[in-house]
Amino acid sequence: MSAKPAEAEPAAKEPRRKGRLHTNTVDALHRMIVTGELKPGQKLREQELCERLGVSRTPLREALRTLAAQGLVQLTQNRGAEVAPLTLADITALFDVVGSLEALAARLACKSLTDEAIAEIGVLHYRMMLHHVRDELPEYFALNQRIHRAIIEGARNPVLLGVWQALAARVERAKYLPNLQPNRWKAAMHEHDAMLAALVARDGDELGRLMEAHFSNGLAAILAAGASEAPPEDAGN
Amino acid sequence: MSAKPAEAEPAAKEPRRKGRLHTNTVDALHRMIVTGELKPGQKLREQELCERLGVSRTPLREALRTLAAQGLVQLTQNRGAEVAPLTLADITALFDVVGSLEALAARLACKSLTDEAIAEIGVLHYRMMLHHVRDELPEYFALNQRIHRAIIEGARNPVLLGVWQALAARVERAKYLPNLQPNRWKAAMHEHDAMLAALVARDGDELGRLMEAHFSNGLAAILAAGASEAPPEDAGN
DNA sequence: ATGCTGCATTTTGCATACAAGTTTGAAAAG
DNA sequence: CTTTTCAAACTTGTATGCAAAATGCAGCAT
Repeated sequence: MSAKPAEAEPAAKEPRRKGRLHTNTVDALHRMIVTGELKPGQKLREQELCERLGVSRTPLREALRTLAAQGLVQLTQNRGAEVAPLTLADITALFDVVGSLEALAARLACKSLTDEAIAEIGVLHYRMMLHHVRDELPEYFALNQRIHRAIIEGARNPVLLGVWQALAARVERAKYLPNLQPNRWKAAMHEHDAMLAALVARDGDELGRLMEAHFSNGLAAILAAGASEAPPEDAGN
Repeated sequence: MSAKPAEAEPAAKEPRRKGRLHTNTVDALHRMIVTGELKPGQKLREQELCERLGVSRTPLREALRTLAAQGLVQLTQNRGAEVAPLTLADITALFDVVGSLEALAARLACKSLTDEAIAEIGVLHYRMMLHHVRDELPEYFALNQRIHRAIIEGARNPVLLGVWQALAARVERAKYLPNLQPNRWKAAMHEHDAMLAALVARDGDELGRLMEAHFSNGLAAILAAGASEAPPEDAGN
């Protein structure tokens, strides 16, 4: 849809404020993969991406290595890169891990978050709710992401933050696949209500449980949608 | 002792079975960082490392990007790379996360491991015990690592495996810092005894708890040793 | 007609050359 | 004697060129 393989000008895309080509390239590919502009399993030929992004092969290859380490692309020796596939099994595995990490974050955050930070999360929560009732999905996604990030950051654990950031990209990918059904959306909002209450009460264990359930339910919705919709599953079943 | 900074021949180090320079470079740097040959905070000048490893800057830079994504090195724009510092705070954060992940793995593994795999872990366990009583630390470390890896793999969750592998490098780094005191070593063996018993009984929750305690105790030992030994902590305490 | 072999094209891996930014040290001004 | 400035050396960032591996295709043999 948005794939225009041949863009003649090599460097005339954006102002590009600083000389940070590598970082820009990582972010650009990141976005393209998360939003699905580059599809799972798609072969990533270096030359084509270079023309598309207006960079040479060196920074592009470095970016691919970075993304490979984050699990977004798969590298094969002498055979190039492809967008990492995202099977339902992968999504299940992913949600198990992220759910567990966010539950850990929830327990830690309940101890270390300041009252101010909790209030700020409350603000984000109700702004998110606003986007929900207005049916503004992208804005909802963004706020949702910021809330989850706030809880992770509230755990004050840099390792946890780093791991989570890498995995969050894949979670976003999974969310983009089916476009979120209304009833699941509403349920997710209710779950967030309960989580906010637990957070305000600083009940870490409860928040942890709710968080795990939240992910479990989200996973179930994706699996339900994916089972009926996604045919490119070739696993043995 | 193993650092020979100037090796004139660019490709005469080892047979190097395949033309996989990038992978080799990643592994080599990985090892040098984990074992402490490259010290935390040390500046990594590309040219020097190139001569040392016998590769040119291109694969070296790609390797640095990969390691940065794994958290072993820190990159700064236009200012190069340095070995990521590993403060006691970092180690605490790290063990919290890895402990939580391994507890998750433990619960999953108790469900999905075959009897055969459990028996194999038993073999590893007693081989490790042998190295313990023989006071063979490096071999002990290696077996210990293999046991933990077996449990992670037993969870049959590729995402968990990937995250764990990245973090395991840093855990190894932390273990190498103080050289493991005899009483802590003995205690760790006892903890592994209990964990093996829980595994054989397939008591996932119990194994998860033991695993978290195992990491918590290991962390405490490192902190105790580090507090008396490591002066380069400049944090406020 | 089908399968295999060998060559041509394509694509990746690595090295080197060049450009841009950062650090340094020395000289000059205060 | 201290401070500031400026330039030279060094380091990193990017582009390009060349070699090796893989893929695809045509021609040949069976």
